[in-house]
Amino acid sequence: MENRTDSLLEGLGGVTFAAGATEDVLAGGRQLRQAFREAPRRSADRGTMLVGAETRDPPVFMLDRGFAYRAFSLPDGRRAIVDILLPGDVAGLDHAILGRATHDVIAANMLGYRSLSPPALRDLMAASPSIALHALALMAETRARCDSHTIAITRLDARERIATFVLGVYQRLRRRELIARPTFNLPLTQEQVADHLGLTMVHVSRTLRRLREERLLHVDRQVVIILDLDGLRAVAAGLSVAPHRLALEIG
Amino acid sequence: MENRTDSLLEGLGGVTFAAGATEDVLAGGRQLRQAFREAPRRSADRGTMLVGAETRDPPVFMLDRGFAYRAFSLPDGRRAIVDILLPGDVAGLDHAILGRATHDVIAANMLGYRSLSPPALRDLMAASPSIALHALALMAETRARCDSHTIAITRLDARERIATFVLGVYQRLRRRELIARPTFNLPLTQEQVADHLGLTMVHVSRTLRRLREERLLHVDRQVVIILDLDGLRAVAAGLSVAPHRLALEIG
DNA sequence: CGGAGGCTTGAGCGCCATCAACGAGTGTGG
DNA sequence: CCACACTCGTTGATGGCGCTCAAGCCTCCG
Repeated sequence: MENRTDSLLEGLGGVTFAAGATEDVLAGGRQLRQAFREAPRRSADRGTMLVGAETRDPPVFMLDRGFAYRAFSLPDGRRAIVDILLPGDVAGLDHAILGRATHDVIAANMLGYRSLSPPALRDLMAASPSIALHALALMAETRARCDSHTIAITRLDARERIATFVLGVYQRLRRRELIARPTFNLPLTQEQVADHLGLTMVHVSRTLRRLREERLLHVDRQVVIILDLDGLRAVAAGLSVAPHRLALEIG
Repeated sequence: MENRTDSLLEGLGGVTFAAGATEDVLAGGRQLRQAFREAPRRSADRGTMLVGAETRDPPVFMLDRGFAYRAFSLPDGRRAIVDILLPGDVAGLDHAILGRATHDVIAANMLGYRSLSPPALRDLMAASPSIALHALALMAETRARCDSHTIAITRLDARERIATFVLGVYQRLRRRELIARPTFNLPLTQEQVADHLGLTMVHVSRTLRRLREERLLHVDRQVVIILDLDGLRAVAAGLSVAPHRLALEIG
């Protein structure tokens, strides 16, 4: 379990950076991870709200076990899940700057994490430009992911959205070497998936059935089995983050 | 025109930061703006692609006149406009880190801007922690905006999306003191608005007509007139960025 | 004047939401 | 051990929001 923790803490696995920035970003990542490791490890049960939308000076998290998600609830009860956080993700860097959370952060299942206070993080960044650069890289990565998700719900239909979503989680888990085969645990209810993809639970259920009948994807409870990776990629309409990220540029 | 440029270059107007970070962020903003001012001013015609999705080492922009947008086209021709950039916005900070653009950046009308190369920007950040902090603040602001937009297209219907969108642009322009009254120029075609909001041009047209009949909003060509600000806010279902941002916290 | 780009309007349909009922799995307490 | 409650998922019936197709209008401009 310890080596697994080590590898997943790499973060940003598989992402490439600008020529000339790579070494700094990676060095900053090591330093940032080290700082997190010195913080006490906490855990949270499924459904726990780590940060509420109105929390003052919320901390910065690094997950090392379990899934979480960023969510926002409308006054009338509708809810949107903006982003899914996986083991190894750093969440809430924006908190350290803005001093407030714009959304809830909620544990999707049993969670293990460490956190730093905003002033601690700012001190780290002030002391080490590499850490600041890594923080920027983390934010850039998050934003790229959110952009892709925005594209998906702007222009893809339900089937394409689900295919894209599943592939996205799959590839993130794979890059961190948390899984090796096209099967993984997805600790989200269909209602949560619906809130993420802008659908209803009923329609998620139907669409999953359809994908199963097409022999593309099998989802039973929280177990996802990708039956036809290429087929699923074809459905994802070019939004699956293809393997063109592999070439690591060193400046 | 010069004083207008000065005020709009403030950037981040009206946004508050974490206690203890505010002064640094603002100082960094001044330094960053100064660096941009030393770059030559360029201009681009409507429709010009400033950055293509495959551009290597794309520059970082600061707009000082005109609108632009970040867009992504799917292989089959569908298109999503992920974000709208206004005068004063800094675009492409992520480029400086990732070394590539994930989307196109396109001028919506006659554009005036300045740009910095990724290495130049990284040098600035390395030399001044305040600039790095400001860069983080800019990215945090952009991400917060994208999150709101994601929520909108995840859970709002067409009428609510348009109300939210118009209010969002209105408030960004107001915070930068580019406008003083609830009327402004929106240099986007209805097709571009549709691509931003996940609708079709036809339905945007119909929904605008409806909002006009309801005496909430008048849009003619590129002129937007908000007829009933409170009414429009009510339609926006709590997603309008309310004035709770006004209290500036100084640490 | 003709063409192009952008907007409007109508008719018809389809994807997805809504409503509703039921089934399966799990935990709890009697 | 079973009744019960509860959450989560499945399936069917129905309807509506928004898409598609299509035609026509307006404005700008060469």
